[in-house]
Amino acid sequence: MSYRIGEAAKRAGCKVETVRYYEQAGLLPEPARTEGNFRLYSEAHLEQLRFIRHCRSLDMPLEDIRNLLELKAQPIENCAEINELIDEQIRRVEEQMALLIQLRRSLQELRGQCIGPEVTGTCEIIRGLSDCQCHGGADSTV
Amino acid sequence: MSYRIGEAAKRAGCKVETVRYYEQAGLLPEPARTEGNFRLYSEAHLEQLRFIRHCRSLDMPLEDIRNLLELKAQPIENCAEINELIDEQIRRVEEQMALLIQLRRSLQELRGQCIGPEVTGTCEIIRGLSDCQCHGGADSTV
DNA sequence: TACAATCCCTCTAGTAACTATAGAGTCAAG
DNA sequence: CTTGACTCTATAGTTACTAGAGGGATTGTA
Repeated sequence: MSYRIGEAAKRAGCKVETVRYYEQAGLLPEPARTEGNFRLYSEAHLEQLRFIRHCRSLDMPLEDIRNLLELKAQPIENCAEINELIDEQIRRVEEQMALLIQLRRSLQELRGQCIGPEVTGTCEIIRGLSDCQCHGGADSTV
Repeated sequence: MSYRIGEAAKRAGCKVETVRYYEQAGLLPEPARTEGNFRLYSEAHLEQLRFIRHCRSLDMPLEDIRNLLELKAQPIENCAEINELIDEQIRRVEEQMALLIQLRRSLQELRGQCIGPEVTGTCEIIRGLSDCQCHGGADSTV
């Protein structure tokens, strides 16, 4: 069974361009070609493509996926390294989460400052965004 | 009081290149120049730069900051529109958070599958990443 | 068989918000 | 007068794609 790129993309749930992109990025081996120069993907290709897409759905960077694919290709898979890659991804996600929580707090605080411009003659949100000294004063130590 | 770009960047807590980038992106008006063609920033410039940096620290896209700056420049500030921009940003942040929570769950589930390769002869994490049919089966409806 | 619709090809440029580099000019201190 | 820190412009790189131009291949229909 072999598929042209459109069918392969559909089966992996991505766009045709993405498949070509993975090939160019070295994540997907170059497939055979038809006489007319169309790419012909095997089941194995398709499996690998799905593997990549699954990793991407977990937001892993392509670099990590490349590493995973290498580990996957080894006869004896090294669980320790694989776990490390997953753990690192979990760490990244949690870091992002912490950042977003902080962000939301700041935004909500800012949002709560709006009392209409009638009182102070200017929007308190704009003032909040202007006044804050957190982005360096004269003595900024960046 | 006026500052050259290095001083301005330090006071705003960003890099020199970033300041030039904002100018090129139309967020910061072109400053005066010295005879030797160095940029000379006024207090007003600096304030605006800090405003931009503060917005960025809240992860607002430059496009939104451009809008905020316009609203800010209007004599009568339109609280409704300003609020709308902030609310939209809060929505974006919350959307991202929901995504990350889902992501972490998936990753932790995957991570929990590792029982060492001795049992099944292959790493269960790799299997987990390979087997999943969520990225299109034969009957994929993408 | 002619033609149109749909697929596929390569190559290039665009996205967001910077960051980094090259190669040159400016300026103050020693 | 030279050294070093600073600045200038212009260009390319980052991530993971996406979109487009300009062409060829294949397929179905009249």
